[in-house]
Formats: sequence, structure tokens, C-alpha cells
Amino acid sequence: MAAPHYWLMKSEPSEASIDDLARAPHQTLPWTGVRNYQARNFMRDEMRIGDGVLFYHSSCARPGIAGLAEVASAAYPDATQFDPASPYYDPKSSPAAPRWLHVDVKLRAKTRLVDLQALRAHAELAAMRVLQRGNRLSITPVTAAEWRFICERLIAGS
DNA sequence: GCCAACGTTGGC
DNA sequence: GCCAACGTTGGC
Repeated sequence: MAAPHYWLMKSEPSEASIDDLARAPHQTLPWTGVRNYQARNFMRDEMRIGDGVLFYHSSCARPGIAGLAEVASAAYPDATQFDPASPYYDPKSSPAAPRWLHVDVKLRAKTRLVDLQALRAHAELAAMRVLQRGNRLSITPVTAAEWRFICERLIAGS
């Protein structure tokens, strides 16, 4: 069996916050709306059920990691791409040849908010994609060492 | 609201 | 296939 993978997934809390995830049925939400090929390919090709997810709040007053989650499904077609009323509608896609996919994400735990300043304070995390200048990718891989550091030192520790 | 960075589009 | 223009992201 392959080693587990870890991911950081951004969500605007006005769209889907960690509290929304906690209130969802089975504490699980479909990660709809990804319209970037690199992010789609991560979900389609590399994610496995059970992979760890850092749930990140972006475009808000205090951006940062708000909780832990896990990948809860394989990738499947994103229904919003076929809906003309959806802001995520893609006229170039069709049910016969869906362009956009997503996985489901299930809550493990809401945590205290580890904000950008806290993440940037540690050399161990300096290579994280989310901390790089100009980073816009909404799904990025996280190394096992980064995952462990964040869980043990920034979430559990004090 | 600003603006840097980046992905996508489309004319050629 | 190049590349300028454009749109979007996202921290500040």
C-alpha cells in the first residue's frame, strides 16, 4: 500500500467554512468548483480515500488552517459544471465528456486557527506552497514532515 | 481597493 | 506555437 498523502485545500469561508463542514450531513462536503487543471489532476490522479487534508480558509480576515479533514471519495464529475445557473458553469463541458471533477472531504476535527503568521514563523514549513509568493493553487501537496509538524507543534502543542 | 502573480484565451 | 491581453486569486 502506498504511503498516505497529505494536502492543503483552500476554501473561502463565505463559501464553505470549517463550520459548514461540521454541520454537513456525515460532516462531508463535495469539493465542487475547482476550475484549475493542476488542482483537478491532484484530485483525479493522486488523492486516495483517507488522505489527510489541511482545511485552509482563504480570502478572509484571518487566512489560515482551520481544521483537519480527509479525502472521503474518489474523484467524480462536478455537477455544477453542467448547470447554467451555477457560477461554476462551464459551457465547454458536457456530461459525456466532463471536464471538472472533485472529491468529497470529511471533517476530522475543527482546530484552533493556525494563521499565516504562525505558519511563516517556522523554518520547517518554509517550503510550503501556500506560503510562496504569488501562490494561487487551491490544492497543494503537503509533505509528511510538514503535516506532522503542523499537527504536533501548531495544533496540538502550545 | 490595490496590486503582484499566474493561468487561460485567442489572434496571428 | 507564440505571446499579449485579460481575468482571477488572495494577501495586505
